[in-house]
Amino acid sequence: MNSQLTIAVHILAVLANREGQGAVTSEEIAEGFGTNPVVIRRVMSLLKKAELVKSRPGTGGGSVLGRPAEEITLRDAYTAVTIETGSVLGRQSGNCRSNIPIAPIIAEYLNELYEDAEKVIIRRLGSVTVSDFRLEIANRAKASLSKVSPQ
Amino acid sequence: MNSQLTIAVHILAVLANREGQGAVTSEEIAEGFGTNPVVIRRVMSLLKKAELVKSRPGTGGGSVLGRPAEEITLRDAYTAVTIETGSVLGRQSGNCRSNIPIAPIIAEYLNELYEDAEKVIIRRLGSVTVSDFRLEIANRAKASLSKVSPQ
DNA sequence: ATATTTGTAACTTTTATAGTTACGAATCAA
DNA sequence: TTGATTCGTAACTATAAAAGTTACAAATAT
Repeated sequence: MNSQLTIAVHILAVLANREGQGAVTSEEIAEGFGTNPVVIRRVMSLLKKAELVKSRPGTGGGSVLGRPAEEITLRDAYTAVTIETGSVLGRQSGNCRSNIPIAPIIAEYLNELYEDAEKVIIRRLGSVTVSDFRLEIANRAKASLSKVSPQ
Repeated sequence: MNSQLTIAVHILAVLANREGQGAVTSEEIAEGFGTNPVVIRRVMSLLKKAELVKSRPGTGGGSVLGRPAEEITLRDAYTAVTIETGSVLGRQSGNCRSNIPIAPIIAEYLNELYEDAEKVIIRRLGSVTVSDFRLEIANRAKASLSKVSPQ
């Protein structure tokens, strides 16, 4: 499982936090996530294709949300990121060199299960807007802070 | 995502096919799956710990089911295989070097989603016995054969 | 013009998984 | 009790996927 969805959601959360306050650079987002700006730009590129974000080079450049945070769901991010592979979960290969090929049939059966599971994920992602998500994260951050230093 | 569950299910299906006809060697199972016997033995070792299979070395040795195929579900295989990792799906790492650590919180959020998805898989696996599964595979194999050469 | 930032290609590094070799231990049969 | 067989597992190698990095052209703003 790769981390593109995590990064995509991270990007959207950061941009939502800055809505109406100008563009955010990949440099800055990368720093917040602890990675290289190019890694961010790669995922950003997928979000751009899905028109979830807009980017502009040059001084004062960077990225902003393509539409209001209330109108973007995490499912949109999911779709953008899985446009090539079709899945954030992996798939069973079902390699089999024997002449009675039950291995690929078993792999197919398990893949059907995984697809069902993925549908569950997708449905739930569709019910959360970036705006909702931003609040949820803020609440959790607050909760984890108050654990460390109560009062 | 690794293929241990696929292999585990494969092993159980083969052993169920041979119920009451003596032990099956890892060599033979490996050939059917198109891999090395050691790979089979590694998964077999997990199934043994869960008492789903019994193995014996030596001439005429190999493995047999630990109890009747009707009394083993695919969930048992799942549990045996995930005893260490707790999951066949991956997990988000949520690495973050920034001082405002929202990355791990996002990763945690997504992991909760994946856990829900995994519960869906587990529930369904629990409803299928190895005996059921063996029949299902046989039917699918028959169906795919009749597609290739009808009548 | 110059500085800044994106976009992306090309490459390297890292990590997880699978595959392989090797060999001691257990088992069986002659 | 000797030899053949099979398991169990450690140790190593190979492969592939993902992440990270470097580099630089193109776009933009001042």
